[in-house]
Amino acid sequence: MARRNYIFDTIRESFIRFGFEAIETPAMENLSSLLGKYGDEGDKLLFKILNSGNYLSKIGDTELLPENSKQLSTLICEKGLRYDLTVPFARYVVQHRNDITFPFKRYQIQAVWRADRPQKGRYREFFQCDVDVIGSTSLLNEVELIQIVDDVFRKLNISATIKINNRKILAAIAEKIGYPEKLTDITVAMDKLDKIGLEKVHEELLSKGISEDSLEMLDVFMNLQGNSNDEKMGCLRELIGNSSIGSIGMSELDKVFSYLKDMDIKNKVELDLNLARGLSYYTGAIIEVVANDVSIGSICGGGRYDDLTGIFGLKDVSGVGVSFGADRIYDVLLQLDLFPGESMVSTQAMFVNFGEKEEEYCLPLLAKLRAAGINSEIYPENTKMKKQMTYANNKNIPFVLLAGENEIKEGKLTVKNMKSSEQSLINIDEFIDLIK
RNA sequence: GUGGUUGUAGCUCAGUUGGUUAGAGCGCCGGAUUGUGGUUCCGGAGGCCGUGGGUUCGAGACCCAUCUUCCACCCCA
Repeated sequence: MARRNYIFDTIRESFIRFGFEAIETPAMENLSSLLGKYGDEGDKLLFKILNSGNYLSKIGDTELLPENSKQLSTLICEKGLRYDLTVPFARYVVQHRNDITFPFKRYQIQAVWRADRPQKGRYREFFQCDVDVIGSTSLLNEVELIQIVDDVFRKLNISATIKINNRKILAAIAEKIGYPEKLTDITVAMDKLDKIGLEKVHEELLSKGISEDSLEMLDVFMNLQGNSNDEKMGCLRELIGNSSIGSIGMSELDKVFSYLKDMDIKNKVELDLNLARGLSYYTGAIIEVVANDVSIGSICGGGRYDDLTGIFGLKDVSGVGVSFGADRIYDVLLQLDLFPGESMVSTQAMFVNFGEKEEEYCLPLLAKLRAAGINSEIYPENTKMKKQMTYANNKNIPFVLLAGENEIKEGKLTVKNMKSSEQSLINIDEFIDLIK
């Protein structure tokens, strides 16, 4: 828990530093709010919650047939567990539209659930840490999000690559090769290039009905991998510069890159034309972050969605955001042994309990320590010292304070440094000075 | 959703072709040390062998079901 909090605290600190405020939403949403937002596969991965009461009272025999199971689930389940934080956020924004001043900058750190088979880096329940700006089309927001990503991973000591791309450019590419309506198939296949190789990507696209000639054109884009961002942009200008949607996408990217040039970004920012991301609601920038030293998929991802709130009845509100996968970040930190030792230390000093008289002497001193901002405690039972010392040792408490008959007589304390085993007789103020 | 895998003490794991009372290391508790932990020595507790059924004279081992763990695919981020 201390380690999880280390991640949450680090991320939260950055969010707040950039002017975002916290919200939370309920774990469950109306299923109708969730369904259809994540594609067919996404719908399958939604946890559904059985209605209360006699949920079968209005169900007829035909609905109960095995082949009708899909429709049945929507009849007997009205609610589901949230699949991500973005869609509930969109619902929240629409619902509170009159109380929110736009642009609205919010962050949200909560669990999400997916009815997937768990495996490495994939969990049924995991925490996402979302930051979004909604109600602003400015590319300044994209730039800020990249700064936040850089800030977080810098603080966590994770070396990361921030991949960015733009849906508009992908759309222009699909248009250029003659299949604008197959944008999703094309991008999903391109996204697998690193994993399955060029040939398999070709196979997949051929099976989706893309012609050989078009594949050749697509190869030109896929082969840009490995070039610098400037080189990629140059090629894009030549290849899709005359496409209207393409040129918009390129000017967006240009602007983001030019802002970033003057920022002190430590992690590598790379234009990755093969980056697609599955969620269908993205319309502009897309961002994904991978850890350079651990292969566990993306540890952070996001993008711009021009009309997410539209489905909830609020048109023309653009948003952009990213989501940090706390559990995957946990895995990365664990694997690279990057959790700082201090994140495990909570209590700084412990009073040994010698009995009632001594308790009375210690309690005011303990209060004084706490008032001075020192995390401290007294062992609650008057048991053997060995047990109390073992407790302090296992809890990694750096200082143990002993106040028995002799110390009380002198108004002092014996302070034991658990690391060095050194002891000294001092008063409480001296101890406060020592520890600060 | 498809294919595979795992489950034995608090933890990590042994456990022979099916054969008496299921083991080890670590941890825990107690003692050596009555006001001194982390090292050492001695002793001790702790098990529905995931669950339910079956085969067998006999099951931790075999079979079926179910749950669980982990892995790959699909997919997702």
